[in-house]
Amino acid sequence: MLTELKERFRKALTGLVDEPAELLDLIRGSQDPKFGDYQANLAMPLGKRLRRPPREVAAEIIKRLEIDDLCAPPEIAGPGFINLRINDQWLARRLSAAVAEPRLDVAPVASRRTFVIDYSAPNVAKPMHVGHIRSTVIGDALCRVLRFLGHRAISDNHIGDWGTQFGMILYGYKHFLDVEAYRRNPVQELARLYRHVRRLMDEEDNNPNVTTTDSVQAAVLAETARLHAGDPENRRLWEQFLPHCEDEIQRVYSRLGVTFDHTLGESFYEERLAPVVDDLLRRGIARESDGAICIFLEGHKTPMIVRKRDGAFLYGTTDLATIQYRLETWRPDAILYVVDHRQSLHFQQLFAAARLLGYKNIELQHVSFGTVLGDDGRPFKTRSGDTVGLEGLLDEAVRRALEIVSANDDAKPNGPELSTEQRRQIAETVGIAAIKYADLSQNRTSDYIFSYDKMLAMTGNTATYMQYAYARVRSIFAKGGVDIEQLRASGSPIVLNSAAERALAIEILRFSEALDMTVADYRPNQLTSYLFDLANRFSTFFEQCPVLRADTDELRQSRLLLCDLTARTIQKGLELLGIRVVEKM
RNA sequence: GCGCCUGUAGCUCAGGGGAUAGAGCAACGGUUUCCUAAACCGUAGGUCGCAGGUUCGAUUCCUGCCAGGCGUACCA
Repeated sequence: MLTELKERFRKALTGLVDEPAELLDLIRGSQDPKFGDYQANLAMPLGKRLRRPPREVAAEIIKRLEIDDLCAPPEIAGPGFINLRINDQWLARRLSAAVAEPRLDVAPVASRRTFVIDYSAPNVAKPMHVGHIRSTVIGDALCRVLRFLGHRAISDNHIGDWGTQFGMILYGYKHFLDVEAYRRNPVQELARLYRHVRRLMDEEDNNPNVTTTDSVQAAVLAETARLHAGDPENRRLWEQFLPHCEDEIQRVYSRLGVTFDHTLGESFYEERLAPVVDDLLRRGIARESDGAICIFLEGHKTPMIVRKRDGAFLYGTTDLATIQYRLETWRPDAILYVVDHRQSLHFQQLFAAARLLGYKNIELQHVSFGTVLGDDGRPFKTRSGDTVGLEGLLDEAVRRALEIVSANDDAKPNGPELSTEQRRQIAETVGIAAIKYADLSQNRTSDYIFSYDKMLAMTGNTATYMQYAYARVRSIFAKGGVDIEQLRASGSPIVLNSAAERALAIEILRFSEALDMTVADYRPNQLTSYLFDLANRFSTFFEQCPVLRADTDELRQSRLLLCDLTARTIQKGLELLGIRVVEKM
């Protein structure tokens, strides 16, 4: 709809201005229905440029505008706003097209780009906790939306499988292994060892009497160094641990419904690190300083270190090697890093270094997000035992969902409709959705206050609300015995006689605007916000407009079509956020 | 010290050069012989951190200040 409007305005502006793109961005949805559906705010700045009164400019634009088939005659208001009201006939035609069309009237992008999306990336030696959700869920959603819009999106989970965490479990394995427990459940025992060593190291931090030479920390670093140096035993153990660690994270991913095209962790780049540093040195991009190999960057006081004095490489080195590999392998137009904002300095340096290496014509983007904070507003600490594990959080969400599902089902006027198994499945879907939505609905740049109640909320602006709207539509179809295929093929006209129907219709047709906004700044909360508006419009419609008992057959058909479009849009929108719907709830 | 981010209703947060700043939760009032009340309708609640500046117009952009967070050479 917006695209169409812009096109019309573009034509009207030719001859008046040379570069209309910026002005066309000033066409947007109206804030208030009384100003119509869309408003064009371009007459004011244009009036300034042409040194003419804005209202006069607005009048001229309207005169040039060929828009009769699309809108009611545009109105000029205030200092020069052009208010636009879409024709009901045009809306109805557009909706009918969407009925017959699997993409819901969303056109694929004209120029397809290739994205590599780097997200989730947990350290696999330790259990995932609540802090891992954001990257995972946001990255997955961006991937899905980009693909739906017609882009090529390659997801790559850059897991931490080569760092100090492995030194920790190597050390733990050699000193504190419970052989029987390891045999029974290796994943659990490795997690225990990790936590145990973590605790020992934390205790050392608070104990001034420990000397650096005999400390656990030093021993852990030594184990890590031996692994990197190719020590056969550590290597063998690492190879033995890794599959267990991957099973562990895989279990969480399958429950979350998240998948990756590739899982190329740090270890994958091991052999590329030395050549990267050599190359940097040879080309004079990096130089030795204080024993370390450094890249000094303009505007940065501290250099990016690519090789430590002791010869070890750092994650900056790995990241450079990774960029190199991705460019060679996929030739992407963009690489997105969905990573905590605390690493923004690292990415600034990394991107600057990449440019020095001559990697141009590629969008390198740190899609950063805020930190998870505790209830007290302090940063949420990930160490020690009292952190919230990711699986525990999922379980709690599902438990709460099950309570609500059951209570609601019990309270149905004609008695319960759901079996125990159905209730359980619905609770799983609704509970996980609640957690994902809590993350996705927030502007990613702000910090996140961790709160069980907020994260697990199932009333208000939540995934549950959308799922509920969807289930109500399905319920209407079930009660009415409607054959959906037949309905869609019927060619019945859509009529928009009431404000509620019209508002719903407009909202349905704005789906593609929401997707464009989501991708523009890589912000899924644009999509959640749209879906909430849509579900809201539907709820109002549901209250005010009887569907099965509509006054006429024509109206009934029309409303059924609106219901179907709403349900499909919600389903698709949620799907793009990685959230599933349920038929009943 | 320097750099990045944040400051909007009691709480949690959207929004963003344009018309009277929005939502959820909490509070208060109303709605169920009617397709799911996980809902709907309404009331109340804000000096958009403070001060300047640019502009026809600033909560939005710029500068300074205040407050908080994060980061800041060999962790990731």
